[in-house]
Amino acid sequence: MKLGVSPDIIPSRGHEAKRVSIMDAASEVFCRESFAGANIDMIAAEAGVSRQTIYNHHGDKEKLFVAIVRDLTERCNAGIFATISTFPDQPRDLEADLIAFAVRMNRNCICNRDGKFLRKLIQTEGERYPELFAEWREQGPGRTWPAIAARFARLAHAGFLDIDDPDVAARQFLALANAELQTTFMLGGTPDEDEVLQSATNGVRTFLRAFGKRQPAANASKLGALTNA
Amino acid sequence: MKLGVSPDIIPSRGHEAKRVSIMDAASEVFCRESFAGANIDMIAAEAGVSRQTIYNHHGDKEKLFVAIVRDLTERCNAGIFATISTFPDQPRDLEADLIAFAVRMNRNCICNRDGKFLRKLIQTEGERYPELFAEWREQGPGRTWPAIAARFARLAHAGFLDIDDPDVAARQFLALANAELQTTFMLGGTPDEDEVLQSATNGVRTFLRAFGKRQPAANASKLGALTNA
DNA sequence: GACGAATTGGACAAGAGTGTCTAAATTTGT
DNA sequence: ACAAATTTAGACACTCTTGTCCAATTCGTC
Repeated sequence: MKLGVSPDIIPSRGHEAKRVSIMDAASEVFCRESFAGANIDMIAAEAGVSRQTIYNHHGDKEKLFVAIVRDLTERCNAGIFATISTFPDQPRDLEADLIAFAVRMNRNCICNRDGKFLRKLIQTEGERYPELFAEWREQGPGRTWPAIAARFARLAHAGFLDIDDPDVAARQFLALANAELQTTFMLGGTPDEDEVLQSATNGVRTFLRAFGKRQPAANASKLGALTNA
Repeated sequence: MKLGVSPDIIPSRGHEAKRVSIMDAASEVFCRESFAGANIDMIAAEAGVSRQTIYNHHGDKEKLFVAIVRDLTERCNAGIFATISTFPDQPRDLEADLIAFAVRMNRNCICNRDGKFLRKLIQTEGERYPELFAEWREQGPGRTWPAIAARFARLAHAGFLDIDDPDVAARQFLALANAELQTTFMLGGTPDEDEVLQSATNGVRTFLRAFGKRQPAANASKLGALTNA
């Protein structure tokens, strides 16, 4: 029933506008209230849309929920890969560059709206939709962690780091960068820019104490420590 | 109206048995279904108790929920402090001792029933009960983290570690020990013994690469590490 | 075994939420 | 400006849940 030409992705401006408006409101409400606690009227009100329109678009509450998780997973993944592409492959100042990278990761992927919502939904409803969240696990950590590990492997190969297992190092890098934000995340809060920077700074410093090459040029004194396994 | 003597803590065996049975079932159901998704009949059935009994004991759903969070917080805290008291103040083999400590922490406080439930409830309902979970934050991380930090400070002072900020080190220690368990935790799963050991081992190794004293000359006597402060 | 307290099951009212249906109003493309 | 598609508000049936009430039963203790 399409009229031939371009209106294939965007059937109608208003229609699509409602769709995103519904998705936005629904993520918000599902996150705040949990699946069981959310109700359609709330979502409709928050989206500025009638209840019936939601049913027209998405069929029922559960389908809406699934659509939202898929959408969030996709968008978060895109953000993470975009951020990974800014990984400092040729660092000028390794510490500063890694801190900046960790901050970007946090700000753009973990603390932003999508990241916060997706995390909350996974934590809250993960057990109820095993296959849906298994999908997230494969698409999310299953693809992003190896990508980060590959960057660290390259950095190590180029002589900037001393890493045995890049996969372990990648996970630990992320864990360290977020070490100080755990409690805030637990309670669903959003750390401010300073906290993110602080945590990233402390995390990267520790990471480099563990995996950094001892200063190569100037003082060769500590190099001996590397030899004993 | 008490009958004088001992029956002050335990009014009646059956009564108290029902009480814990209700608490157990309710934690289970609240965690699995979230506050809004849980219903009293479910809890009653799982506790092997009539619905009315639950109302007799706890008044209403919300009071029951609050009682459970308080109970879990208390029990988890007790477990954490008990575990902290096993911190290796005089380590024989620093790496092995810290790994064992990290494993104990995980097994007894984070992966066990109470830890898992409390974490889930905080994540799921934290935003809805700000004052209740603020209380948790003070009683939990607010007291346990400094306690762990103090132990690390002592270890550093005794010459086993090279630590600038014990608070940061303590948080990073925990973050590293759990680095590989994050995804499992997110989805509400319980990592098995091997995964816990693996994560703790990798985490502690990295921790020691960052904060351990560089091996003194001969590795025959590690006691030598005590002298260089 | 007897007494009082606690528990039980079932009925009940009140309220809230889902999903459907309708006719009227609005928006969209042409 | 017209015709088709979409949206809207409201009513509706249905189900589920909470919290109360009560009479009958069971339990714990003496």
